[in-house]
Amino acid sequence: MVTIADIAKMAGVAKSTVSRYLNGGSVSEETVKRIEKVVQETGYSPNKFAQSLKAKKTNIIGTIVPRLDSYATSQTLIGIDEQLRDLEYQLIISNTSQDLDREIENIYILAQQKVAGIILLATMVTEKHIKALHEIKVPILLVGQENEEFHSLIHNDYQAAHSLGEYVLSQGHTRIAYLGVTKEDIAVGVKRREGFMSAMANKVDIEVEYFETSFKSEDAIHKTLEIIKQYNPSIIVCATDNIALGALKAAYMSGLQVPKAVSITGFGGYEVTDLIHPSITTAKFFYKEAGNIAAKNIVKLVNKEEIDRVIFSKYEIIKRESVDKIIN
Amino acid sequence: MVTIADIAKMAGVAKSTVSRYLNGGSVSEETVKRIEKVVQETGYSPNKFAQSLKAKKTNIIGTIVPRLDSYATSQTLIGIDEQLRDLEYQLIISNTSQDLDREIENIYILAQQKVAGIILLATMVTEKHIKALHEIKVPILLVGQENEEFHSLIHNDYQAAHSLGEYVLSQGHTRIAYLGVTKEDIAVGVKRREGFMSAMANKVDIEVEYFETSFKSEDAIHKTLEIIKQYNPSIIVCATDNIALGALKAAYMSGLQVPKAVSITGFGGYEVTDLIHPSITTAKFFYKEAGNIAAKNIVKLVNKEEIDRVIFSKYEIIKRESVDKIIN
DNA sequence: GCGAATTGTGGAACCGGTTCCAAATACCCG
DNA sequence: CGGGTATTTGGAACCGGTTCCACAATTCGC
Repeated sequence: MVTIADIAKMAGVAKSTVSRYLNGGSVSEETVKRIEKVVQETGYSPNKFAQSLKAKKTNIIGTIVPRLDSYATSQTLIGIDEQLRDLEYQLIISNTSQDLDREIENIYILAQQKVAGIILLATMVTEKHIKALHEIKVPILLVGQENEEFHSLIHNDYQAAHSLGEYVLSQGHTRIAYLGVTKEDIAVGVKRREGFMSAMANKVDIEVEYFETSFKSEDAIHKTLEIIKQYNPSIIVCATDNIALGALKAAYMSGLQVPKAVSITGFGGYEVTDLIHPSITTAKFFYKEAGNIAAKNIVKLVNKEEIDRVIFSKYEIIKRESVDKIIN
Repeated sequence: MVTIADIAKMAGVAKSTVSRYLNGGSVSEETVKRIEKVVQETGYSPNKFAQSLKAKKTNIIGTIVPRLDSYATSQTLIGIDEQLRDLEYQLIISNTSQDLDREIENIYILAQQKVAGIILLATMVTEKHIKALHEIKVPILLVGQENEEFHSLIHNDYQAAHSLGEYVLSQGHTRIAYLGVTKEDIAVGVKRREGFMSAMANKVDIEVEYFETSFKSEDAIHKTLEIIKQYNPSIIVCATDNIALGALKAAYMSGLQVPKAVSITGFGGYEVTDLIHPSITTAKFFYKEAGNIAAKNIVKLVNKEEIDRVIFSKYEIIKRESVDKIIN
């Protein structure tokens, strides 16, 4: 491996001069030429470790994700990756397999690796998180969950769910099942539910029942089978597209046509919701764009620029085949 | 930040002694205790850059992926990640967005970062790849594609497709459309097709027609609409599950019931194929397990252990609702 | 009880960069 | 042409570890 000392010797100058050449200090034209030539010939590139050792930081952004096999995650990562590349930062991805302890652990590991900043695709922000994030003194951006002590980029779950609720009402549904998830997940479990319910408030002759399942479509299938049997709603509003997929399956298993016998909506805008039959009406989030924004913002934070504490990403209600209009 | 020199001073010993304590050299019991205490109190952890600078290598494995938003990729990554964690290696993921030049670029970048080894989820192995992979002198494991000059882990596309072909025949289909992809992708475009065709060889009264589309379900929809109109097969065998999803959609759009009017098969074993109705018959690959094996093997290569040049991962034909049995 | 082997320890050099400082050279203007 | 300012350059120190070597202290065998 060729080092800066080799280059210096070959160009007949001192290490410091080569370093200055590389980092834009004052070097005479003639010297520039000599060094340039040697660098070209040897294909020299500086040792990252030596640089980081001295600089005590890197141009790496760490992103912690709860899982890799989710549409939301991969789209967001793609967005982050794209943008960081443009900004000449490197991305490293750290997967926690939905293990909260590992999330904390990874925060420390990334800090130890002296990443310039951390993007946390959060599912929950616990006391431990707050403690860890404060301790490490690395710029942080939360994505998907809000916390007053940190900067965050959140999908506008409340508003989106509210809009979806209005749409559901506009289609004449009056017997509604809302299939949500644990309130431990603030964004998905709480905000979406509250937003949806807020659209239901003060409406007469509307009946809404709340049910709960996990994020797994398997569980959603079972729960939906129960719901259909016990409650028999005209529409099942699901807190995620994956749950909607499970609900759809359960409807078929119960011999119910969608949307004729029962309507279904999702949340997220996963690609597959448009690819299946019937295609699913959903509140689409622009994850990739959100990733772009997240990347831009973490870099701003790294550079100590000011940004808003909370930024909302966009959403759109996509109306498809899975919701029927009910004429009374 | 506390350094090894601080620890040494606080414990009243030399840096070298602390280093020996950390890396298992000979240190007296009493000294161990003193250093241990100080390390505990300060929460000291060695600077990775300084270590890597000296060692000229890291315990990082780089994985280059063509895209993040694919079931195969994310499952494989999960498997790699899991296993590397156990082996105490760090994973860094590098996304190329299906850009071959960026793949080459990333090979060099990873090498420059002195990763211990590289796992390449390959779609194509060009001359440039071979050149780059040779130049960098870092252990390499190809996943998904085979090349005689490097170690590889491949999904047994040929065998799996052959088995799927036999199954299709066993169900009595005689007018078959095979919907594949470009032969530039050796594994998916060539091996699957050849394997499937090998099962068709020398069979009488069997008609197989080859069609080609891209990896996008959008394109698969259009192509399938044409196929149905022009060729009217009893079964459409798709080279990936995503294509099968598109074909399914096209069948609905054409007013054909699946599997009554036309059967469909996929390839890959994506989770969603089981979640929709009708569920799709497919050749399932065990991507996560493959990831596990890939991780184990790259670490073996890093440690200069011998491994087979080619390793096959497992597959299974999963029979579901999308294929009808034809009684003649 | 003495020399040899063993164990423990500190000092210095090194990994490959960056940066500070002082010296050398070039440039400018009256 | 001389004095002062700018520009260019080399040398040395430093970032935070690891490792080699020499020396001191302890243990061992006979």
